[in-house]
Amino acid sequence: MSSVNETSGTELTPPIERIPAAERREQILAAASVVFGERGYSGATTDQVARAAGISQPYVVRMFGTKENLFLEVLARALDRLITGFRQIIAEPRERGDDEIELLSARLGAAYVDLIEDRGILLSLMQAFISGHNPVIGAKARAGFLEIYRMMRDEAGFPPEEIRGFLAEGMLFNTLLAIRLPDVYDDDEAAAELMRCAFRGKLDVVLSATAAAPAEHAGTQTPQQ
Amino acid sequence: MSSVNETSGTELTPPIERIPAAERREQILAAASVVFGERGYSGATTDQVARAAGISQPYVVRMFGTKENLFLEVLARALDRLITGFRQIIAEPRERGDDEIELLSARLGAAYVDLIEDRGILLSLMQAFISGHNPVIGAKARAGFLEIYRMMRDEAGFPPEEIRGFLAEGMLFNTLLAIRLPDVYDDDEAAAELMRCAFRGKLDVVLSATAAAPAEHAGTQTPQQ
DNA sequence: AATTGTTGTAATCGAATGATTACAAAACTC
DNA sequence: GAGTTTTGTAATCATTCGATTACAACAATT
Repeated sequence: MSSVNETSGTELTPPIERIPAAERREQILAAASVVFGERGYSGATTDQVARAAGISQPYVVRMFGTKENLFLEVLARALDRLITGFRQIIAEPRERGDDEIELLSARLGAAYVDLIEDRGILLSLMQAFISGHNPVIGAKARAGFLEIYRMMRDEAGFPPEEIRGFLAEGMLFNTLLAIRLPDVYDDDEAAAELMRCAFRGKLDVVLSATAAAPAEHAGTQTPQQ
Repeated sequence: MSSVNETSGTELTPPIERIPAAERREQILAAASVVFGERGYSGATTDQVARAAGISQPYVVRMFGTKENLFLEVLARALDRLITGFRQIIAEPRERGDDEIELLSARLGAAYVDLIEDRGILLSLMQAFISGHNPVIGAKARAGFLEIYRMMRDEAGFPPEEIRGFLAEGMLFNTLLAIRLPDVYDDDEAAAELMRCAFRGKLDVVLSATAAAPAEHAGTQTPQQ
């Protein structure tokens, strides 16, 4: 009657590694970020996430309850990371000076490189942002984007008011472009370089225009101060 | 015997209107554009498209073969409409003059209003652009976006070269924002007005910067010509 | 070494969905 | 008005997928 599972010597089925739940949770979230980003919320399956995380599908469902809940956690983390990253850059102390543009450009570019390093985060965010059918997911994604947009627009404290929205748009759109225009942004390194240039270019333009036309509708005014 | 379907006087089941296949095809494509845009490719069902078009699900499948094929037709039409619209605006003859900025801004803004009138087109396009899993759909969407981007960047013939990419990005990103940021772009009319202002603002910046810094890295140079 | 909790899977269920088949009815042709 | 084409649906099939259940193996506690 003794069950014959004492294959002590040879291990036929490689014993899967048991790791703490908290650690496994991180693996699942990381895998889900990639899978959701690539296939979209509806296109992704819990089994794909599970395989990407190296475990079985029922575990994923039991750990997060539902697929929607899993996605909401991925989304919350993506937003948190994006917002925190941008806020840090903005909050960094700056001195006004000649190399001001160069320094800020470099920092913004570096932030982008970090964020785009795992595209799954941005892709998941974009998916949630665009998708209109699930009210909970859509509302959270749009609220998060709005926060980033307003933060860049209102709190950057760098370019003049009329042009902050302009810069904020540029940052977000660069993100989108960098995700899926391999012909424009060749590889990751090229994308990083291009983004640094893009920011420097934007800031150049913004500051030049400011110097040329201080506050009102820019006509053919003489440069002032 | 004689089949009893001669309910000549009263019509219990309202006789569904039979219309030519070509016309029905247009209805289905219009409905599919909305449904795909709202739910994404994977999230949309052929039955939802059928109901939105006022017919039964098997008809949709039989007319387009597969769901993927239906989406590809929606995508092709969206790209065609976008590219055609932008190309027309760019190709329109312009005179250089004082109100040059005002005129081009108005035209770009009007084009946006037209395109955003049915958001389904843009949403479907964005879904396809972002989604990475289906190679055929993704490749077509990205190729189309790239064509628009390059057209705006290379053929606009209006702003100086260094800044055309800047303007092209702005156009595309404004599209994205207008789709799903109701707190920023309140209603459709407000969105239209905001977009006109955005373009005017962008062109103001671009042209001012050009006047201030003709070709090289914008330093503190004196305006020339 | 029992007990108990943690970490994991196999099996399977029910609903959703793309696709197919078979059929019906209107409209057109001769 | 019989035959043919066009326009449409009801019924249903096979697959997929999220979720559930039941169970196994390992680890910690006592």
